[in-house]
Parts: sequence; C-alpha cells; structure tokens
Amino acid sequence: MNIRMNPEEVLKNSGYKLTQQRRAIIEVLRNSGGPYTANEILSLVSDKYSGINFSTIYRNLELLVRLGIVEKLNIADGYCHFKLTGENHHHHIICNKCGEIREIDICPFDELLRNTKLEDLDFEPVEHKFEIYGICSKCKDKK
Amino acid sequence: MNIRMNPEEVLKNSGYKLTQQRRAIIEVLRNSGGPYTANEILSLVSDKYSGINFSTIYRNLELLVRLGIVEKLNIADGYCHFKLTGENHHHHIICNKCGEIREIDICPFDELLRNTKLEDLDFEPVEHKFEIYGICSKCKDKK
DNA sequence: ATGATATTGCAAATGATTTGCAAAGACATA
DNA sequence: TATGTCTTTGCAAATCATTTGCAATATCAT
Ligand SMILES: [Mn+2]
Ligand SMILES: [Mn+2]
Ligand SMILES: [Zn+2]
Ligand SMILES: [Zn+2]
Repeated sequence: MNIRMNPEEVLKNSGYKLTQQRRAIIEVLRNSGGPYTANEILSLVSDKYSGINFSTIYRNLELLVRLGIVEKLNIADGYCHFKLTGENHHHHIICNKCGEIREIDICPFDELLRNTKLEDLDFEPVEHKFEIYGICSKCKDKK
Repeated sequence: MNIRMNPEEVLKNSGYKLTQQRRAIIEVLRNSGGPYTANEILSLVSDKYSGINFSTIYRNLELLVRLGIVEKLNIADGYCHFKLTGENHHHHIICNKCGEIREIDICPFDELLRNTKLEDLDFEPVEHKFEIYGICSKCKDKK
C-alpha cells in the first residue's frame, strides 16, 4: 500500500466502493484544515451532498481511520476530532477557554527517534499524539 | 495555592469538605499508579468505602481536576483516564491491541522549553499530553 | 443493462458522563 | 457535645456522542 496513493485510490485498492458520500467526506477534509468533529464534518459535507446521514459520517470516518487515511484525535473536550493523515504531520495547541485549535510544526517524535531511546521500550510505535493546552492570546487579553 | 500542599489540604483550603468518599478516592489514586478510568476508580474505591456511587466519583474527579490535584487523560479508547498530578510527571505508551498503558519518562516539553520555540506561539501553556500508540511486545509475539 | 455486494438512511440502542432533588454528612459555632 | 447551616451524597433519570440492525439503494464488475 504505497504511501503516495491518494485516499480515493486507497479505497478502491482495498476493495471499497467510491460512493458520493465518501467522495464528499474526503473532499471536505482535503479542502479544510481541520481537525473537525463528526458534527462539523456533517455540516461541511451537507453543503456538498445534502441528505447525508450521521451514521454514514461515523462509519466512513472509522473506515478511513482504519485505512490510515484519516487520523483521529482525542482532544480534551469530549469529542473526537478528525483530520487527513499524511503530508503535513503536525500537532496542536488548544485553548482551554475558547477551544480554538491551532497547528504547530514542532514534533517531539523526530527528536525521540534521533536519540534511539525507543529501542529500549520494547514497543512498536504506530502513531503518536502531542498537544499543548493553555490560554490563547485572544482569551488572555479578555481578562 | 502552594504546590507542596497535599490534596487534602488543598480541598480544605479551598473551602471543600473532606468527606469519607473524597478521602477514599485520593487514597486510591495515591496508592495505585494509574491512570485509571472512572470505572476502575469506582472498583478500587469500593474496596475501601463500599456503597460509593458513580456520580460521586465523577463529581469529585471533576472537582479534583479543577483544583489541579488530578490530571485527566483523553486516551483513544473511549474513556477518560485519571491520575494524580504532581511529583512524577510522565507520559504513556499505549497498546492498540490490548490497551495496556505503560509509563515513559521522556517528556518532549522540557526539550521545547529549552529551545524557547514557545515564545513565538503567543500562547500560555498550562499542560500538555504526549502519548505513543502502537503494539506492545506481548501482543507482537501473539501473532 | 444486470446481478452480486457493499453501503446508505433511518430509527432505535448503547454507554459513558451529567444532572435534579431529597436525604445524609461535615464542620463551625455555641 | 449538641445545633444549625451549608455542602455533598445516593439514587434515578436525562444527556449526548457514537454505534448498530435492517430494509432499501448505489456501486461496479461482468
Ligand atoms: Mn509528531
Ligand atoms: Mn511532559
Ligand atoms: Zn482561547
Ligand atoms: Zn498490547
């Protein structure tokens, strides 16, 4: 499964059908930064493909995660957030007040691999999460 | 609010009552590594204080988080996990197969602060999460 | 175009977490 | 130590994101 295949190709290549709904979901994730909640994705997709159902959103997000196309983030706000995996790997800073999610390019994992400390862990890493929570500048100014 | 106060002192100092249930919850968190789900904490506490209710667990965990005594982890398994904040700050490697959570001492945040990259972010960090997901040695051997 | 299968929409179920409310407990005060 | 006030608890019901069963529909190889 070449890493350079696009989501549509991965789907077909894995024996899944390229439905209107799947196209729309991928399209939305591609054109918007994210990460978005299932709710937000439903709204965005509804613009392109009205009538799409919540369970379709959830079922497909799960499939896309399973295929490695989409990444699922468990942010401390009670919802799952989803974004396209891939080219621009990054992490997030999240405001505890307003909930704004901003991307950062700093990846602590690169550093880890460089130090080969992982060898000692007796563990095969697949993915990783790094998030910084705090107060954004807008919210700091407010009080 | 001195960082050297113990949980019981912080509670009283903040005007909250030191109930049997709160004592038991803190006791359990102190004597077990964690992080634990609310469910696991209910079981552990029930040994000490039988009859304790789920809503009491949740309400107090929320309070303890608010007071900075407990840390809430959003691990990608659908549950919230809780552990005592404080002395031994660390992160986790989590097995995608069996769900085992193991502690690691590597903290990417120290590194970040050293590089002063955070100054540019215009953001006041409060806490951070770093987790590595993958396959543990036990699960790797199984297949 | 047809048929075999995968996928969808809908509505109902699930399950962790939250909430309202009356009874019980903590603790400052007398 | 007894009293009174205010907080906290237990219980049961509500919430709400996510999941699931099933019949109807869409996709795609032929
Ligand atoms: Mn990274
Ligand atoms: Mn850390
Ligand atoms: Zn903010
Ligand atoms: Zn494992």
